[in-house]
Amino acid sequence: MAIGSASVKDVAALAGVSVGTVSNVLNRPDRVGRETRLRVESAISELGFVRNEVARHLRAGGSRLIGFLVLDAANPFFTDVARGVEEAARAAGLAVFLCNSDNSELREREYLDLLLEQRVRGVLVTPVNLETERLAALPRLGLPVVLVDRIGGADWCSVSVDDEVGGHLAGTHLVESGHQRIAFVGGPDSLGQVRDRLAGAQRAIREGGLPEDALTVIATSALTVAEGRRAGQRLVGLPSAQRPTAAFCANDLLALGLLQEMTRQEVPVPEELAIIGYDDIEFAAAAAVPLTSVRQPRHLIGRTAAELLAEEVDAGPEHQHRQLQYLPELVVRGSTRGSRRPGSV
Amino acid sequence: MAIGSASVKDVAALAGVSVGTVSNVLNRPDRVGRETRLRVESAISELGFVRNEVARHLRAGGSRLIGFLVLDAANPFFTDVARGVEEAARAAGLAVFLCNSDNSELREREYLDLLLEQRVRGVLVTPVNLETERLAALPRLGLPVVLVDRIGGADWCSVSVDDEVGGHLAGTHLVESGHQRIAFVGGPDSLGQVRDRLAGAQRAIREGGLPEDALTVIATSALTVAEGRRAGQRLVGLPSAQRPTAAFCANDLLALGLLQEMTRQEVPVPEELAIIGYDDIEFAAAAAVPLTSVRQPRHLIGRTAAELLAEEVDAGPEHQHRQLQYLPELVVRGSTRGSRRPGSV
DNA sequence: GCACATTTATGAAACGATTCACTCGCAATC
DNA sequence: GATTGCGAGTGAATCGTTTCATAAATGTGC
Repeated sequence: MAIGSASVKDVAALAGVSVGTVSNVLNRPDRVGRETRLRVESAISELGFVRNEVARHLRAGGSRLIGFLVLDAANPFFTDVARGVEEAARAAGLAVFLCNSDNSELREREYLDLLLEQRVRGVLVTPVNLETERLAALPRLGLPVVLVDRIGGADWCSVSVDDEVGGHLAGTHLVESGHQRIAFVGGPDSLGQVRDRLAGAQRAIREGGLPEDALTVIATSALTVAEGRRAGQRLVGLPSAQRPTAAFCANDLLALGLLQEMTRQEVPVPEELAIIGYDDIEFAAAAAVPLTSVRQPRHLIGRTAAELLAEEVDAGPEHQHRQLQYLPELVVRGSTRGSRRPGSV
Repeated sequence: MAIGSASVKDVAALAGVSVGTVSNVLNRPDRVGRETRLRVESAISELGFVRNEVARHLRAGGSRLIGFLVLDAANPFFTDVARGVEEAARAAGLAVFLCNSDNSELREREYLDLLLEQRVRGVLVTPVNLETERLAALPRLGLPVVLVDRIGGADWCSVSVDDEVGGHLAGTHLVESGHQRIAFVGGPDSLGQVRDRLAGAQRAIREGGLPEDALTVIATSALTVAEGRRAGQRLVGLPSAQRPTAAFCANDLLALGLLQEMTRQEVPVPEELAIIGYDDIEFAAAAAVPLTSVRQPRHLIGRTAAELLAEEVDAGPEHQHRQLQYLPELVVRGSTRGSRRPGSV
């Protein structure tokens, strides 16, 4: 039996009523006589009728579906954001489909096209690249969009965390702990987050009176555990006079990979290398050496983003775009504690 | 400008052709004259026309969309499975929407309804409960379904890993390491996996000649890090004469939570408590004490499941249901090494 | 110059639902 | 008894697209 083998027409025939009446039973049961309604309802269950939402929304206009396109569904940061999104979306009567661009511009484009063609009601997106034509097209086509963990300017709703401040927190912490040679591990720098976190760290270095070249950038091709391990190998390969005594990683996955590699190479953390991550994912606290990290209000980011989208969906054209920004927070743990100045926080 | 403000009709009008021709340009460009095609194409881009897939599939029948309904999108096990799913689905020309039931039967039902109403082409699902009416309805309505990480009998396609064998591997490892009091941490036992892993461990205990009550079950309400911490508190609360010397956790999240709590309470692992997890997620190896775990071929599970679904989608009614099962593998690390019999593997 | 095939374009029907202007009884009102 | 009002149900139009039978224009071979 094929799906949709039963349509309103079949139901109407079996119940001996018109299609209009079946539709009324479905959508305004109060306008139908008790007798008739029961007859229609039993016909529905007898035929296993399932309303075809596709056809319904063709006629009735927009659905209550939104898409959430994330950069990396395997990153606990995004899964926590997604939880917040789901929660707020449900409250607003929206259902969420999660899509994973996996850092690929191609897949991002494909998913955006798909969501557009499916006529979802709105899109939450953490774009790989803010400058793509495809992304810019969405608001022009009238599709509500909220940027998550990104800022796109006054023409976009966005919910983000101030990454420059986060980078500054991390950098200051390391400078104040007495480190003179610091590595920044992160990339690709097409990612705005990576650039901003680096900029914040650089500012901290300047403010701490260290020379610009106190900061070595170790570029990675992605924000993953595997790339973190690779960065670790490069770090260990440096002559020890040049080797940084602390590393600020653009996210916790990198930091965990780096930490793993240090353990493998028997470089003690934090004594020989202090490590600081970003995001404060749940696993950071449980790492071999508990990870110092910059915490972001992940759940809140998701909730707020979904609420903004719901607002935009319901307000229509008179909606005013808003840019919300939260502040990050430093969480100090063993991976930096007492690395240079024993006893300091 | 509302979405879909431009329809084929508008394009046709602007290009001075009929709607049929526009449709031909879209679907069979070779049947259209060069001249006309160019005119239509420029009208399309001028109006920012986006084909309405909803309407298209109403007429043309089935889409190429599938849904993947997971138990817990925040569990790295599932995100790795999802990666495999995506990869194979893409290869088969299918797009995947990820849905998260978050262990809730209610949300599972809502998402299944949603997927059904959206007329997706097939569904991959890790059900909260195999016995629900809603799940049973899907094949009856002709919707291809593949169970992931579950077995549903001969009427279902499924891809799973033998959990009983996995539990047995873990149990045997602990028994052979000389442990006499073992805790099983897991739940709720409505989850088939939890039951099977426990059963495997129990068999290992019997085979090892230990009494049945050598195994204490510490029930949890979910397979999360937080629940693992809670289980740890209960474990520490036991009088030390009764306290197990090893814990087998139904997944790695529980194990990581348990490990965290042991560290906090200063119970040395593995000396006072050996811990073994399940899934071998990426973070297991990076834990404070690297975690012994039962590895499942996560990526392969996802790939195979999507391939089975694609086959079912394309074969139609003459499709034969198949049940595939992989074997798990024990990965021994520090969290159990040398706990009772120093030096043993 | 004729018959015939080929290429190109047309326009109406169909997909499955909703919506809306109507009709049909029937009771209440004056 | 005529009029009004109301609740219940009808059926055609509609959403945006594809498909298909058909028509018109063009090319080919003799």
